[in-house]
Amino acid sequence: MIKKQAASTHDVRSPRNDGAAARMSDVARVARVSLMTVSRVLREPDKVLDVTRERVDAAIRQTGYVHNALAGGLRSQGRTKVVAAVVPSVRNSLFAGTLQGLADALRADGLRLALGDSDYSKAEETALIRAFLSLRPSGLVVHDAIRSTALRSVLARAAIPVVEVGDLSRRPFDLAVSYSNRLAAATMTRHLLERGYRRIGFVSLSPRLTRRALERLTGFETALREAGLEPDPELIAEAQPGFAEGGRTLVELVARRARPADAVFFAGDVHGIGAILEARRQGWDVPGKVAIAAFDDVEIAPEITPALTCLRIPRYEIGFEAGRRIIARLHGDPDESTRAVDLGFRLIVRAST
Amino acid sequence: MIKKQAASTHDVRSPRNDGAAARMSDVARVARVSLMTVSRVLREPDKVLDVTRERVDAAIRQTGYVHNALAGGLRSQGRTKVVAAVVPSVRNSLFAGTLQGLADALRADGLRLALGDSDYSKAEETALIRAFLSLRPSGLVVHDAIRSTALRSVLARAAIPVVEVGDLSRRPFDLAVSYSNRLAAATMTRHLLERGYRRIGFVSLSPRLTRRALERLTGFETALREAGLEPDPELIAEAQPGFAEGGRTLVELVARRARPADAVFFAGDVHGIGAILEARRQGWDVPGKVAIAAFDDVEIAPEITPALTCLRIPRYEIGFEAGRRIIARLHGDPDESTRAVDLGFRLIVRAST
DNA sequence: CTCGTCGATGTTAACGTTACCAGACAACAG
DNA sequence: CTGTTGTCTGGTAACGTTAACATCGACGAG
Repeated sequence: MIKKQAASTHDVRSPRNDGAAARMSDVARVARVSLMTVSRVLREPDKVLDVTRERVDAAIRQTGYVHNALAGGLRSQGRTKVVAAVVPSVRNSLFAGTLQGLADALRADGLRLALGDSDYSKAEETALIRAFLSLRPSGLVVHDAIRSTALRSVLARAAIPVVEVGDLSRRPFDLAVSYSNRLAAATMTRHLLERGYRRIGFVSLSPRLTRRALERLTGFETALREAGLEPDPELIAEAQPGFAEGGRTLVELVARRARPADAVFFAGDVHGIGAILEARRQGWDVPGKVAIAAFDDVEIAPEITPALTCLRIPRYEIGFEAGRRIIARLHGDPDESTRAVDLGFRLIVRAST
Repeated sequence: MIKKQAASTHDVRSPRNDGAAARMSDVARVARVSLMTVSRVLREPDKVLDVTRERVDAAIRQTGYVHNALAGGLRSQGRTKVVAAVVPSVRNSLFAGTLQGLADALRADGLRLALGDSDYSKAEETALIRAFLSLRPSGLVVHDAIRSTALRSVLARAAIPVVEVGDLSRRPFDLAVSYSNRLAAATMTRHLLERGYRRIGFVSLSPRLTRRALERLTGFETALREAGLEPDPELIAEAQPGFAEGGRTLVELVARRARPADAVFFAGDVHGIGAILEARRQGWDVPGKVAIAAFDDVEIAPEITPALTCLRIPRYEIGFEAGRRIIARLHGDPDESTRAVDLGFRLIVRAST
């Protein structure tokens, strides 16, 4: 009597697909196991016998198999193990610290970061977020606040953790990990007032370009009014990105005004550094003739002469905490009560004020 | 006689899925068309009648539908409209120019950039590339050369355009758009030799950290030997990333050597800037006591005093051309003959040499 | 008046993976 | 020797989209 051999799927049924990228069934055939066993080796290796797992691992190496997150994500929750992040500009190294923290936090949970650059355009930001959402990421981090209602409703349906990291002034859409631009700017302004400066200039990127510039301006004006001073429109200027613009606006506020500034607070980009360099070119004493303060503690700020007074934003920590919150949410951990986390800032007083 | 109404799929068959993210079938139901028509509106709108398209567009807005690239990519070529890029560090603004160019070029073709950061780790780079490949991108841009054989075979099977942008010294794995680190370093070294410097120091990141450092060192040594000089190991130093390290190594090569350097070529990171700042702190005349040259034309290089002599790498153009090549390849355009494109560099001579 | 063509829309069957359940078999208690 | 439990592995049906083909009128040539 001939015993009929039980036919199982992993016998010969799946056609060899030479040349093309290996699929899970190719690995299964080589390892002489079923598809499901390969799938398990990749996702829950503990549930597979050691010898089997080794055979499968060898087959994976042999075939050069790369997991297909499209198929996998489609079938399971509909999510991929990617967190998307959108920043206004990757050229600006300030955002880089946050991204580093974020990537580090996510790595611990096997999540990867996919980064996009909106180039300070709201339309591009929306398009980018939609493009990323189409990849069904596990989470989203945005540097700007979510404002458009279209975006809000799309994100609400996506049902993924969304973290805003650029400012803390509004009620967050979902989660926020950040600092208060308004409070930080007010703190620096008070510092300048305490030092005795009264004609304080303010330079930032255009408030039309980014909401943060407006928040900082508001903080600046509030602090002045607290001290009984009325902000002088003559001493408020906008600058384009880049070192050189810091120098240009410094000269404008100090040398081209009937009543010149005795201090200038550079609230955006790397303008503070450019201003220090320009002051030296002009032969101006800093802070004797004019004090200079900046918003961000860029790497070169303590190295330059005179060293630059500035605010230190815990950028790395913001990114890291954002990542932690996303992971916690994905694991279904009870919400850590607060949806908005304020990581604060520090005033670093150096020689320039 | 009651005429039986023809039953079509878009009647009532698909269950309403309230709350959950909208699917294409939800849009189809709302717009009273079939699934395929919705799909066509999204991908080839010309093939759909205007009135129909408008109905579908309205339904898309109403439902808040977001395309599912997982399902779409899975069914079609198995690709998503994303190009993945992997750089050693997003903190380093030098890579940012290339990424900007890349993103700009890709945008023209409806492609998005997804960026990852390997943190200068080969293992992490490989893991990151695998993770991105699992999302089935349309192309891949890597800053470092593809070296490991495991990665090479995986990428070969992926059958997507791969562009290396960090160096041009090796035969590219697939495509390369870059410049020659060796030639650039040699050019700067010859410039210093022409100026009459003979004890030229060389500072870079560890050649173990990145292949590019080794290429630059080789170019430096080659140029010296051409001029009949033997490189002095006493004048070759490694530095960690960061401004401060530039200052430290400058002091080391100038003040801690029996026969001090009369010029130092900083081949990595922002060390050149740090060195200029340190020289001023020390009260050293630049270039009188020691000349300082740097590899990269960072934004601040012309602003500082003395302005820094350096090499200008066309970073934006490299990114843009890399994007163009990827798009051309995806469209099946005949290979523009050359697989390796050399976009060169320029020597910018300023006051520091 | 018929037939072929063309443009707009619809139907069906995949794409490669994983959730869910079922089967096989070993170990062990009674 | 039987029944029960537990561990490992396998079969099958989705997930939401699109390629390929099918259908259905309208329209013009012959």
